[in-house]
Amino acid sequence: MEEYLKAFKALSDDSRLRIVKMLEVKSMCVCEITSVIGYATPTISNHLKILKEAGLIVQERDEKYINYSLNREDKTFIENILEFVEKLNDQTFSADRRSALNTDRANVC
Amino acid sequence: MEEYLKAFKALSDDSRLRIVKMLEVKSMCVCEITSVIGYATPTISNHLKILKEAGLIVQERDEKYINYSLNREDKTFIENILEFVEKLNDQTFSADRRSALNTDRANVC
DNA sequence: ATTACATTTAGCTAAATGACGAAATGAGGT
DNA sequence: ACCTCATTTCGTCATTTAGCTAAATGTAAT
Repeated sequence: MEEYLKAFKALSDDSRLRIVKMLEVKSMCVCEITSVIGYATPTISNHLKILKEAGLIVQERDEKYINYSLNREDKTFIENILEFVEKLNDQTFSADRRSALNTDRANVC
Repeated sequence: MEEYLKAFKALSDDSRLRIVKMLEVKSMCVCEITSVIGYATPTISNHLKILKEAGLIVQERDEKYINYSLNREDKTFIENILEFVEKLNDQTFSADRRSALNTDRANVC
């Protein structure tokens, strides 16, 4: 049950849900995400940790940066919940995603 | 987005998730639920309020009692999340459901 | 090695949450 | 109308959470 609770809790914060919805369109580093959401970097970093511990996202180093992306490898419950979340729509999500796609790492990091 | 967050938050507490999983097999009143979960009645009542405000459950009076059941009428997001939750399994859920089915309102209320 | 910079950790505050018991409410049955 | 009893509301307390800044860490590039 713990696994379920952690995933639901991870998705029950608006910053974290917005992050997941952004990662659907693009993998991003902390500072890119920070520039879209607008909170301090450590705050975003902590949200990413919570999402990671819930198994929803994974990280991978890319040179100077760490790219966060959805954990699409997981063939259990996590895959299903990510598919579920993929169906959710909201103005904020759309705006974030546009903003994310326009974000240039060279400028904001 | 608020609707999504409320539902995820409602499901991210272990008492509330257990309640939802019990209501899958049987509609129940506060005191029946209380007797399975083991917390004080006001605590359970508050959890039910949160589930109700998230749109996940509905209540209906049955004589002296108020029966809570899953909101299976909702044709939006809520229906989908309830279907999703229906697939979740856990020992605690199974035990709760057995206990719920054995509960006799005449004894515990 | 050292520097530069992205990221994480630590420590703090304010607000939200989940538990309780006691008291208030409300609806059914007499 | 009254009683009974299921349910909700209220006030309190301990715990958790989300935000911040400042400091530490780690890795890549020089």
